Amino acid sequence: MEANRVVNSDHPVRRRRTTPEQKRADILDAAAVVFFERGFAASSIDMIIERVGGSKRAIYKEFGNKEALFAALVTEIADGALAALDTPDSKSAALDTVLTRFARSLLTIYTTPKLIGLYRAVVTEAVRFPDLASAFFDKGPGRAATRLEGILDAARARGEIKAIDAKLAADHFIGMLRDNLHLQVVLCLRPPPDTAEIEARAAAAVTIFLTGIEAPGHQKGKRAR
Amino acid sequence: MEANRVVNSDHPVRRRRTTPEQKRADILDAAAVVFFERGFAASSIDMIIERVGGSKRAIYKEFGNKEALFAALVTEIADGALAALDTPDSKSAALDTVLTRFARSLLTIYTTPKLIGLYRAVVTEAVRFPDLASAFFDKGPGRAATRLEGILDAARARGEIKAIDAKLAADHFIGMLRDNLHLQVVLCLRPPPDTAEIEARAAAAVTIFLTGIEAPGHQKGKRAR
DNA sequence: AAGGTAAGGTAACACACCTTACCTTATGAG
DNA sequence: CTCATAAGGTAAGGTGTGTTACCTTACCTT
Repeated sequence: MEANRVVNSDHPVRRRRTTPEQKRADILDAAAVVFFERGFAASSIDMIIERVGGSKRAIYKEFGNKEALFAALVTEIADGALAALDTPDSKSAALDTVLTRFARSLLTIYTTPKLIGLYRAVVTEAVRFPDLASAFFDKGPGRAATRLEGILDAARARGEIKAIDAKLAADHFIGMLRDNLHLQVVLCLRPPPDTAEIEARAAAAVTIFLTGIEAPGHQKGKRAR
Repeated sequence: MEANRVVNSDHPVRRRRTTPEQKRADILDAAAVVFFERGFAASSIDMIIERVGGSKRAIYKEFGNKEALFAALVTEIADGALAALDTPDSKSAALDTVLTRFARSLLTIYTTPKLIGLYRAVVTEAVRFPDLASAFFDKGPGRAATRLEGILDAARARGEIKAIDAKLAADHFIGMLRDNLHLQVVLCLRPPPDTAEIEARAAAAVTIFLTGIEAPGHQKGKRAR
């Protein structure tokens, strides 16, 4: 489809004043604003066109219909933003260092306005777009959980932590990071956290995760405070 | 408004074959199914009427318009379902017992189909209905956090746990309970957990919260595994 | 430079939907 | 039994929206 634009030449195609790629990106940007603020059903193609300029014809030429535009948007944002989760974290470092780094980046990504919007949109349309919901989870929280699980397994093998259900523990740790703060941002009840707050929450989560809140008499011999 | 139906008599009003209260409840039940599955914007009054029977006139007589119906639904469900969080938990019991009980009831409530639907709907319409989002948070996660904060403060005062930021810790604990499991249910990727799974996850969360995953060399003297 | 091709814009179609005016019917009072 | 009253149903108004047919315009090829 894209290739058909190149009729019979090796030259890169440069039609009109903006390239098709740029136009597509512009449309997606506008669609992000509209869809993520109002939801899929309450958004109209006209609203998006009003932002990006041009005519509806451009959208239907590029994406086909409203649902496909939404799907493309979700996929694009999910791929782009969540790719940052794939940093090849050095598993060799001490567990608390790795966890803190992991927590910091997860918190930062999750509270990005675009990701908040994506979260809202995917949650809303989980019934209508089950594939998108599945893809979103696998690329985001699912992948994060899997990676964390690997980190924990490695740490357990090294004897850094006791034997645990790594999958469950990973879920819990990620849950701590996506806690009431995240929910409040999603509900528009407070702004995203700044760097300092992210740092503080990441550190607190790591501490609780690794050492708990140190209940002296709980399940083991008492120890000094 | 309701009282006006009693014209000038002490007799209980019994007009038509169903009472207005019953009719109202029926409408709300049908509205819950439609709104929670499709979202506010994608739901139509006709779909609700199709389920509950009668005509649209009944809805407009009782609720005024679509938004008010949605608002009434959210408020009703939130009040009803989240009221269970207000059990007068005995703070005198040991912390792990209280926490486990707390975790179990929160997990049970949060994964109820109605609450999942409510969560989806509120998240979606947070921009359009900021008051509903605020009320939902205050009655649900907000209240839970506040109560847990009180429990932790009391435990700290008794010396059961070390000094911590109780508010932050409460958020983290609640986050652990509303983790990837909750998200997967919200995204229709898996069914709600049964009692056994709830029990297991509650116990795991409490253990991590109170004692961490016991990293021997973390921030304190090593101890035997 | 001319022409063919494809992108871009206009406008209309068809439909779904919220809302309400108007009519019908059931109900309790006298 | 009759009537006033209010609830219930019908259907239409008016608007917004996804989608597409048709025309215009810009660009690349030759």
